Amino acid sequence: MLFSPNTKELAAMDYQFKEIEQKWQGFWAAHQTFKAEQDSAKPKYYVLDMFPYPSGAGLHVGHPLGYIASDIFARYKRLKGFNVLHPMGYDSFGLPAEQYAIQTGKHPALTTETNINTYRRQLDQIGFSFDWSREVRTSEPDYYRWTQWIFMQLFNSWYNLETDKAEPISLLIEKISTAGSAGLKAVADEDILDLAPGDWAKLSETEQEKELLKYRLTYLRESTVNWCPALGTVLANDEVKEGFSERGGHPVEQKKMMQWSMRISAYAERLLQGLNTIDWPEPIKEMQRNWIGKSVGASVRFKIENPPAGLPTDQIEVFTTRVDTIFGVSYLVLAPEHELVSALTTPEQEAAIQQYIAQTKKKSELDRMADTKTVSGAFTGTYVINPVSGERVQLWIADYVLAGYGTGAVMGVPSGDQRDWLFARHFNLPVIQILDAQQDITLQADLTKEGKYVNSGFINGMHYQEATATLNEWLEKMQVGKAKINYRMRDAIFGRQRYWGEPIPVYFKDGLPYLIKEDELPLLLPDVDKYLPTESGEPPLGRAHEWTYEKQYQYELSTMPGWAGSSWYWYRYMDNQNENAFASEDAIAYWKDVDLYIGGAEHATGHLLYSRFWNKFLKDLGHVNEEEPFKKLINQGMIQGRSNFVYRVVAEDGRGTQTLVSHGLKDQYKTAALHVDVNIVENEVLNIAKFKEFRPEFAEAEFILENGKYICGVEVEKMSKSKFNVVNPDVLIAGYGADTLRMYEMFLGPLEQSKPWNTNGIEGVFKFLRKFWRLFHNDQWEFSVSDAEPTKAEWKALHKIIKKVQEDIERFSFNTSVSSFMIAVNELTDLKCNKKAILQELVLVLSPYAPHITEELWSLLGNNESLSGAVYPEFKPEYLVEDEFSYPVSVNGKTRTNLNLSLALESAEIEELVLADETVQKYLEGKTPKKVIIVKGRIVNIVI
RNA sequence: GCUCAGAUGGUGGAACUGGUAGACACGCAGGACUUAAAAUCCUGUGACCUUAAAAGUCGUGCGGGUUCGAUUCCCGCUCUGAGUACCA
Repeated sequence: MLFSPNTKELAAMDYQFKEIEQKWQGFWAAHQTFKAEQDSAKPKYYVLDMFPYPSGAGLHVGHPLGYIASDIFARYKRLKGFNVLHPMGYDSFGLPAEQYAIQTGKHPALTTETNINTYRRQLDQIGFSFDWSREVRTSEPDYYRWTQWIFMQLFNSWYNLETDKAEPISLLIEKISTAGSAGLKAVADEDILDLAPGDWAKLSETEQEKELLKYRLTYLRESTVNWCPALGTVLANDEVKEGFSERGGHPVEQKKMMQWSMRISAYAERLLQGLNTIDWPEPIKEMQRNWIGKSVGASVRFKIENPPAGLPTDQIEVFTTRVDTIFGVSYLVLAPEHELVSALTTPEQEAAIQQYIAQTKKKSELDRMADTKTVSGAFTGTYVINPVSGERVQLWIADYVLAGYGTGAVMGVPSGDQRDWLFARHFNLPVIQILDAQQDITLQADLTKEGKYVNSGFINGMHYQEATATLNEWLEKMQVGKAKINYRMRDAIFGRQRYWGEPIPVYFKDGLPYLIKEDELPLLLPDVDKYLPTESGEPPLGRAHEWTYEKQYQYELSTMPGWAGSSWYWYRYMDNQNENAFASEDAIAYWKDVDLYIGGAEHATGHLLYSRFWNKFLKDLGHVNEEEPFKKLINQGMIQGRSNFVYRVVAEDGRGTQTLVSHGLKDQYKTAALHVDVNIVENEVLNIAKFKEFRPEFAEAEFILENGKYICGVEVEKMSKSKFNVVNPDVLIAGYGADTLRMYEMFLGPLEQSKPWNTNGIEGVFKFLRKFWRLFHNDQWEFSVSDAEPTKAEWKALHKIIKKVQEDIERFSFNTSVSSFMIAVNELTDLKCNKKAILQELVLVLSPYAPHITEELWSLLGNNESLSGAVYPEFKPEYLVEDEFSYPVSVNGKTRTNLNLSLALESAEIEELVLADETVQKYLEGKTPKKVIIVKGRIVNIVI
């Protein structure tokens, strides 16, 4: 693209965006125009952007989209009299800086600093109204000491189901030591000890610590984790997409490891319920609901027939959402990884089971997902007893049962579940009808809940509701099961075997973790000689020289994951200099929560869930006041890349030639598509001279043109350097200025919609701003406005836009405002309006979108203060009142003519006038209309 | 498979509670200015059919419905994008 409005000529007279933008950016910085102070005289409004990870590539044109929208909103809210908090910072711990450090030996802190400086320069150029005095960086010790502090609070807390909140662990100790563990309602590991009152004191310190870990909200436990060998670290579930790491796309495998976890599952129900109280996009809420995955059902225990001696239990517990189908159970299945599998395998079945397990292990996660059709499994040789019927059924293992969900065991009801049906068919297990309404169960399962139960013992004849309630009651009474709610969401793995993250403020004594003291925070990230694991396979922190607590205890060597620092950062902005707390009580009480949060939908099940979790936890402990951190959330759409291609003619032998053919003619040749830099293509027309510079090997190439032009092909892809489709905001700002870029990004379409970036059309916005500038200037480009009283038409144009922009911003429809500005300026230009009374208000209305040009004009209009302290013009409906309206008159729903009629007319009078109209007469053809519909001020429809 | 979002000119999109579909902008075509080009300004621009002009027909992914009137509401389908995936 050739972004070169002829600046040489403009410099003498026209709208000089470069000078204006530099001037006002300097002014805002020097006067701290956007510094937010706690001020209870005004209502607060907190506008937050998802802070960026400062990558080495800098900003491309897609990144600022959300920032521009939130900035417009923030500036608008200031004009509307709100005390606005609009901060920015950096999520500056992360993998890329560390990967770069591994390659170059350069400390990630240095790389990060450089990258942040680039980001800051780019952000400043766009003219954002951020309060930079509140900047935070998650990798700075004065920030991460509080991330560590929150970790310590989590370690020192447990979840009390009785009060339904987190409480200090000291309260738990008190309860256990006085009342024992019997009546305790706590979220905890499965294997907690049964402690009688008084038992606690008899435990050794080590035993006590071990026991407490089973309750702590952050805990160390051997668990199955997503291990990514290429990255050398474990990953949380939300960081794994389809068996590969989200960052880098490396394969991920399951591995058992001692790991730090966060007991987020304790908050599952509150996280689910809270969704009903917040104004978020429905898809994001839906994704969180699915992630939490609540299912209401029952757990049932099946007795093992002739259990071998030495088992910890003689029962197998299953979870089911259809307890009503329990009389239809014809087998039980365990996950191949289930801990009881080897003990319950009979000698005769040993070989078959071993072989099946081996075969399952070989299948990768991906194979297992892709192949859901093949039925597989193996019989253990053991039988279990159905508690409701006393019938014995076979116990199988199969990989369709997942170890990680529920109890890792399911009951097979072939008539009521298609998967179970396929399994039963394949292995010749019985299919039992349970409802009289079930159809064709010899062909497939029937999931119906309709009808009455048959073959179902004491629930025979009942309907679904009654049967379920009866069974739950019965199971509970017989102590073989109970109604149960299950959540899919697992606890979040919290440790990462990496260098560039927050150190976990923990040391080990006798193999057990202990917190360092609060006043020892921050625990600084130590220097290491290399950013790689040690020879013995420990994380990079294992290389730190003499890094021990009190010179004897080994520190924890893993660091916190990327989401740690971002799970509370919005509170730090409230009071970022505070050395005594993560933010003062005053600041938290004043700013409360985020009123508007704008960011990408890719954080739906990561950041946005973890942040809600930490927020709820901090509230439980009384550190913050709100149950939900982000009242309203908007997802800006992704900006995709738009790649251009040239087509190289390929010779018979497959070798590329020195001939390039235009897109429209390429089908006549055998061609290969080559990416071409989008910056040398304008409206799909290739700039051939620049192309020859860009690809010197084609300097002598022949170009087959159509209509004298070389037309490029187009495809939508990810924006990336390798595809030559990256558009850098710096280039656009140099060519058109930040105000044009801001408005063009908004003009592209609805904020929430994903779309490919296409610079075609930016000229239109630039022309608009020049036209706007011209309203204030005479033919000699001298500033010239008049004090004359505006005409009715001028007032109307102004108040239309006052109303429109107000409505648009409040419903986040920024693209429509830009069009409306164009209409307003076109109208005022036609009216040759240069009245100060009109233009001064128009400046204010436009200022959130184009802050630089409007500050300049505001000051030329004689104002000494920045317009950000001004007040948004008041909309006066009387200026829009019309006394005439041009009624569209349709006959049988088709518009045939327009009639100018007074709005004072009543329906009957309108009807009379309309029917008398010549054109209408023509369509009536002398007939009397069946019906005449008149909507006053809208439309007339005549039905013949 | 399931869940969600979407489909409107050559292009991005507008039409807010059912009321003149295509605002605004890009592109394209023609014209003015210019030695010429760029820039700027003016005019036209959904498709079809005709025309000197007017008029007409069709038209918001496809098929149906409700309504005086549907891009908008309802039912069924197709396609595209996102998320999720043996969740018991």
